[in-house]
Amino acid sequence: MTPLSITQAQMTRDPDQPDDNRPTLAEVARIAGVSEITASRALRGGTHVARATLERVQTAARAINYMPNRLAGTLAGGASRQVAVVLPSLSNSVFSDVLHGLETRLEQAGHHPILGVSNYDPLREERLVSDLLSWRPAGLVLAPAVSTAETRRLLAGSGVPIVEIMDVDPAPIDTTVGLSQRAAGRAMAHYLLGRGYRRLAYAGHDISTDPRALSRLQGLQDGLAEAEVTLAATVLLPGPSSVPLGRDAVGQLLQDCPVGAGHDRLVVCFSNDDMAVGGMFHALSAGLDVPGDLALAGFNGLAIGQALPLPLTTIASRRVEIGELAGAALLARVAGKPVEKVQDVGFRLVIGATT
Amino acid sequence: MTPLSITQAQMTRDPDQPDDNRPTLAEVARIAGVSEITASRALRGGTHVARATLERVQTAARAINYMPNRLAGTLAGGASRQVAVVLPSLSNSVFSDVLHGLETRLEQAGHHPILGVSNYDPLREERLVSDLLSWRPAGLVLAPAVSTAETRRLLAGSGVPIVEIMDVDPAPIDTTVGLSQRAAGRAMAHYLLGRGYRRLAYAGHDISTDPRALSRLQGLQDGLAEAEVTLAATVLLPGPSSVPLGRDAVGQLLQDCPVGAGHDRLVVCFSNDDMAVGGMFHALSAGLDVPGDLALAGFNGLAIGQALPLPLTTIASRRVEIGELAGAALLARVAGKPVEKVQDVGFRLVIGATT
DNA sequence: GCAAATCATGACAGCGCTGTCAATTATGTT
DNA sequence: AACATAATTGACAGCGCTGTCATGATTTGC
Repeated sequence: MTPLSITQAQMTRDPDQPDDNRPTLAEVARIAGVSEITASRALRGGTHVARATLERVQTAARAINYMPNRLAGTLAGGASRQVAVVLPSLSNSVFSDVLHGLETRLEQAGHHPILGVSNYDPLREERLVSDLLSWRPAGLVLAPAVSTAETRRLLAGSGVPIVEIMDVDPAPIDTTVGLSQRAAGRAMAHYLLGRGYRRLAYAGHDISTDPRALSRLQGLQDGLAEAEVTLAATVLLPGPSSVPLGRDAVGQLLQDCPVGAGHDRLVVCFSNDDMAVGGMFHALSAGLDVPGDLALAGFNGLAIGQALPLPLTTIASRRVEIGELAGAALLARVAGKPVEKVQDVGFRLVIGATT
Repeated sequence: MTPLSITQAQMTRDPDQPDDNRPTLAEVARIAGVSEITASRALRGGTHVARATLERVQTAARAINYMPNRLAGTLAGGASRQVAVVLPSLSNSVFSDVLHGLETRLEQAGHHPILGVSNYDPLREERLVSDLLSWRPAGLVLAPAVSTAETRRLLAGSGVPIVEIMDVDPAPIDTTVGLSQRAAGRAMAHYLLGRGYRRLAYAGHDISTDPRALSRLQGLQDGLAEAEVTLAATVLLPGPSSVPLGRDAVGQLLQDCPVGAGHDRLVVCFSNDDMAVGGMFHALSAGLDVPGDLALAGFNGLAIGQALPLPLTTIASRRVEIGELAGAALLARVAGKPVEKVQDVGFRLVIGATT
């Protein structure tokens, strides 16, 4: 494999492989009979390298199964190609969807997410942001929990592009991609009022740590207030949202809010679709007439809600797209291109058969 | 802030901050009046450092908002604390559950996943493995798609611990955590046969790229073959599994397999719970008697299946636990502790009301 | 009280790679 | 053919940190 013509480069120090025998760029260069820097240039892009040299280096690299060490490359001045991603949860499919879109977009550009999950814990979020930034990522994508001041300080002082996702209402630290959670809640209120409902209840999970669910509820209340309507009842159950929790929540709610003959029809707004699907299951089990006795409205537009025998009325968010756009925004920022501070992807009211 | 006593260390080169003004360890050391290496030791663990020095260094670090550069640390010989994770999908909640468990366990040890999603594409998986390994992670966790020989070569030659997850049947490259997909399929066959079913059908997504769904189907067929029963019909729809797809699959299946009065009762086995829930929704919409006319069996034991008005018969896999155990196994390997080659977490037949 | 052990600290080198700038060679122009 | 321009290559230094070994300071044992 080694070319016969002995050059100076081939005589320089022979990197004795220690215990870790991974080949280095120096070895590739030696075999190809070029300097390290030329090998480096050949292996990326190949600009400013003669075609013959390029091929010689590539052949050498392949021959010894060379794999670049990106730690070294990044430390030496290359762009990082890692993107820190901090999410509040993975049990809710909302964030796996976002992550999916984000990963797809990043991968197209050869970037990879380093992931942190805060479980809606502000201190954990803070630690994650700090930990992940210490890897000197190209940027950071954050679906904020209730962030601490220290978290915001870390982000603002990080010197890398920050993309906050999901809610466009809070003032962005840098850039934001999402929808107006508050407007979404309001839109639901308007729709339900327009539909003639005047008796509304709310069933949610522990929204004290979930700022977006809280914003939606506030938007809902705002919208109702405009018509001087208030929520007839509210049930908040501890723990993260889930189908079973929604089922329980409705069960509990109906103890205070009787439905059926002799009662005004009731519509329950849920903190999200998972909860609403649970509510639907309760209604099915209890033999309630939906939407005659009990109407249901969710939020997110998950596939499951639309596959129900009665498609769920909900507000569809564009989660995968938010992930993709967040990735695109980050990559654009990294490339020095200008990016809109706020990208509102909007939402869509999905009128199902449950209202 | 700077101590008044001028020491030699303070006179050495003043690192002029370029455009990137992030403080370095050298600056912390200078302010604390110690050498870099002492500052380094003080900032991690604090072993072999006098208490007074330790506090001085920590104070200095805090004063200038020092944040370590882990790229440099890892390159210089520290352990990586990044773990490559390659999954075939994120649209299925199975893998978000696994990722959740994994991330939780890793985070406890200050490690973070770098994520890649292959979409069940072998070549993409190969590229991801290669890309992620170039970050010199402490280890790699893989839920394999149909892996290429090159992928296996990369993994075997990586020199870091590899944990394959989800299926314990294939021979592990290094270590594996999961369950026997084949045995799970077989267990379902035995249960259904024992329950008296003799007319069975299968409804699945595109399982040609999903080795585990394929193994379960094979296990199912193995189990049926023992009683000389064969599948009466099979419907495979293109695309990834989803609730709507399951609904469609059953609709299509019933065109060939009539059910109801005058027909033997039929049980449909689905490639997973998502599909089965879709099937259930179809049955509800079509007014079919479940399980009288049509029985349904899923796989995975997702919460959604259990929250249905009729809880789904399924086989519960321990996904979060698999993630946690995979993380634990990896961390143990990194720490040089011995780890079982194969960890079979088993599965649990969940007898619902749909069979 | 003095050798032997322990503790605290630092000098040095280097992890593997890339940016900058300079040197060399090939190509084009009239 | 002589010069200007471009293409190709390399030397050098250093990114920020940590392992190893050596040194001086301090304590312990009998």
